[in-house]
Amino acid sequence: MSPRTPKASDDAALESGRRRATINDIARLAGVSKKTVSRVINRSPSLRPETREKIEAVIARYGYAPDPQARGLAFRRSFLIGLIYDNPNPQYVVNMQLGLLDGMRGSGFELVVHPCDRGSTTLVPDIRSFIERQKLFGVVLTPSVSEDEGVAAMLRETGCEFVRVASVAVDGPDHSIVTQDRHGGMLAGRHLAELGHRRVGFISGPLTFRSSHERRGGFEDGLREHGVTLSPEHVAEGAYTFESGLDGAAKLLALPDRPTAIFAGNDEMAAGALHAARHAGLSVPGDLSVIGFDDFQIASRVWPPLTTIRAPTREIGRLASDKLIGQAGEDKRDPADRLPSLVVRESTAPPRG
Amino acid sequence: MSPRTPKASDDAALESGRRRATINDIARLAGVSKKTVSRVINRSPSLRPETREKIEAVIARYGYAPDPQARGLAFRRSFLIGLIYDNPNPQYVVNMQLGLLDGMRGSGFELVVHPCDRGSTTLVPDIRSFIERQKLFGVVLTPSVSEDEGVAAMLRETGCEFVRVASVAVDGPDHSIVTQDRHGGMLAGRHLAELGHRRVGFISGPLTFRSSHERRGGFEDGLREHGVTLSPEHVAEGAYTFESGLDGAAKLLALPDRPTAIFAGNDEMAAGALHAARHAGLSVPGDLSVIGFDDFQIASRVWPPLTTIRAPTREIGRLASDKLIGQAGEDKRDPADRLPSLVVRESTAPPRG
DNA sequence: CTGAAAGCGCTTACAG
DNA sequence: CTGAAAGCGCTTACAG
Repeated sequence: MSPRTPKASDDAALESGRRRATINDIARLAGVSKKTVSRVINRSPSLRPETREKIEAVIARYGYAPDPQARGLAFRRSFLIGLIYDNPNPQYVVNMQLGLLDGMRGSGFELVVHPCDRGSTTLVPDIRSFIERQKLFGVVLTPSVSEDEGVAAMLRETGCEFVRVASVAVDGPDHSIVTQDRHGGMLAGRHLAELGHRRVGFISGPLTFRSSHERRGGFEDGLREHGVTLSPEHVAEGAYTFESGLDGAAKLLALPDRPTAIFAGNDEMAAGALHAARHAGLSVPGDLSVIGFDDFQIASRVWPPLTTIRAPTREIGRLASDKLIGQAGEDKRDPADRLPSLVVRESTAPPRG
Repeated sequence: MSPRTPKASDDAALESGRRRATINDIARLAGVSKKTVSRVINRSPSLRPETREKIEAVIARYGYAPDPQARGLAFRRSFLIGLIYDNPNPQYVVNMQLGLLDGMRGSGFELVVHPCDRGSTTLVPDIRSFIERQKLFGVVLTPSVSEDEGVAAMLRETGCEFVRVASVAVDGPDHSIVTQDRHGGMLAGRHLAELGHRRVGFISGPLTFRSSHERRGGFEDGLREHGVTLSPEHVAEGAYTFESGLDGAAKLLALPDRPTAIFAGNDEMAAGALHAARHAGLSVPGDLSVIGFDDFQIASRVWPPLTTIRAPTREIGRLASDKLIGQAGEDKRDPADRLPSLVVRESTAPPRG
């Protein structure tokens, strides 16, 4: 049971870095029990300052880092955070990953990615087995799988920490991060109304996504500030895809009283709307203004560069991991960083005449 | 040392799924030692068929899955695969992740993402500590960090498995996956030459990326087939970014003998070239043909939709994880799937007149 | 404030 | 072909 007696060669291997130090090495070298070393690793308050300092010196000297696997086995919980997503947009996924990683840096946690298909009949058991097998410390869910109540119910059972990112509060404050899409929609409505547009169109995301409703609701709020209303005939249902944006815009542009401006629920659909305008022989922004949502790379690559609403996905990701592993510290960031904001480029202008 | 004696309540918890089975449960329930259960987990050949079947039945009945953390601790190696990348393009990263995950499905391995900065002075020690702390089973490196010989040397020291994805063989066959960018470049050159272009331009990626040279080399090969040569004045050095594509194309288009077609080293730069053409008052493909490389989403979103070379990144990712964890099986996929291919859209046409 | 014992769930020698 | 012992590197009770 007791670790084998250290040989002189062991210490040489340690010194040279050929062997990584373990808790037993540190305990022996510091002249304490491993339990005491464990106490400094876990920041136990009950420790004499001198004892702590002595041990910390040895730890620093040998560059000791506790083995997450061994710790996890004893804790019955790993130091892994899972990102569970079904959003197919690569830029969203990468921004979210970067934000999560920002918040995890230096924490000893690692990020494990897990795409899923919300339409799968085995969605809940698949996610459950991922969590239980890896004994995940916590998971972050993004739309739309974050809106799934079946998944949420299972999460509560497992005891795994979780944060659901969504456009509205889908859970209590400990378990949800709200992206305030409604605010973004409002900015879009206000922008178009301020330019003087009175007849505006909207291309929504899928109605099964909360964000579709939030963005539309906010849009109508922004228009209403200026006495403009969104007519139901000027609303097309899209699917957050390029093709659905193209089709939706084509439909709206074929109307006798076609809109002079279109708010597309995301940049992909706005890019589709640009193509539809071209097919209809309309110039943007001369004949038609187009505004998107996300401010992904595509927004500045299309022609004309898109006016859009910037969604601070990376900041949201950072917030999510802060909430999960709680190394937020005193939060010195500007709360405005977490709000969508308007980015004006060249696809919007006052209506002709 | 011996596990505590099982109580009746334990088995009830097991049956109901409230408690996960361990190797001790399976051993007890199957009437064998845990070592024998371990043998079936690890597919040891020396086992009586009846013994194996009996144990497999118990495993199936209780849905037993070995704890990767405990296995990892005993093996001194985790079941995690790291993706180490510095490519800033989100679509590349996500496609690579999806491909790696394709190859890992059902293997029990998980994917841990690790973006890095090749310019950092602590690049090598950072990656080393990531690998050693997590005792990674293996890592996949993508360009350009995959081309770093300092990182590669460190990898050899650690004993961690690794695969370097690059446009040329940067390592032995066990450690490298070649993306054949030269072939893709050739397809671009051949396509433009076949359309009848004789005066063509090239915007390269950064000269520190191997792919920049491969794509150019292949391009010249493809042109040469048809007796066309690439004049050095018609080459601009870019950086794989939109802005560098815009600048590079603007420079080429300002030439007295401006090219009638431009091959941009990737889609981002090709999108920039499209903007440059617009600024110069040239229509695409009427006055100028443009061809890109990658076939990311952006290629079909810009106007006109880009003719480009499709890089099979997801397939390459799958190949990489197959190589790493070797569950390739007999490889029934078409080898052509791993080769770049030409995707003709609307940005290329014969030169005017 | 500190430690000796037992245990987390597996595998590696070593036997037989 | 199968198993009892020791160990991987940590933590959780429980003492004192």
